[in-house]
This record gives sequence, structure tokens and C-alpha cells, in this order.
Amino acid sequence: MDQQELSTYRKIYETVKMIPAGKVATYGQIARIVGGCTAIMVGYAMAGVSDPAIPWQRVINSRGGISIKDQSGYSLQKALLESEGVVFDQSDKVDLSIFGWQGPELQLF
DNA sequence: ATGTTGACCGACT
DNA sequence: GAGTCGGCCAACA
Repeated sequence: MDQQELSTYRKIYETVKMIPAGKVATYGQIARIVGGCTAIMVGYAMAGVSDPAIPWQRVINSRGGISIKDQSGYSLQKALLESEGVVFDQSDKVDLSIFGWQGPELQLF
């Protein structure tokens, strides 16, 4: 992993840290905000995270669902989000029009 | 080096 | 809604 990749990963983590509690963002959204990386890179970055300061659970897929295949990881993420006030519907999906993070621009206001 | 998979996305049928 | 495809790129065998 060279310096450019480390920089990109740092940006990913910085961006994820900006997501407020009770809100969620999608992999593609993070990738667009960071720039120069793709959604699946964000997924890899989240999988390898060890820093508890990073709210990795607030990153979900574009359909508002959890993408973790591991069952325990899946239920853990869902539980963490529900404890923050995020609501899942009958299909285990989050309504992004309600809980979706609008991006870092919103925080300037 | 090559092929496959993946906590993915978007467009298309 | 479901299934397919191409694209992106890191990790792994």
C-alpha cells in the first residue's frame, strides 16, 4: 500500500467520521465525496477498520440495506443503528429520504 | 502474472 | 421487482 492509497483511505475514514449519529450514508456516496475511489474500496476500508472512533455501521448500500454477509456482523450493524434511532422497515431497509446523510455541505449550515 | 471475489453502483432488459 | 452486465479496484489464491 503506497502513500496515495493511504491518503485515500484516510479521506474515507475522515468522511465516515462526519456522518452524524442517527444518519446513514451509502458506499457510493462516500466514494463520490472522497473522490478518486470507488464504492467497493469503501467497503474494503470498512471491513478492515479497527478504530472504534469510526462509525462504520453508518455506511450501508445504495438500497438502504446492510451488505454484510456474515450473519453476526449483519445483526450487529443493525442493532447499532437501531440504538442510534435509525428505523428499519419490514424488509430490513432504511428509508434514505429520512435517515440518509446529505453530505458534509449540510454541516456548514 | 492471471482469475475470481467482494460490507458496491448504475444502467438496462 | 428480479436478473444481467460492465465498470471500478483491492485482496487473495
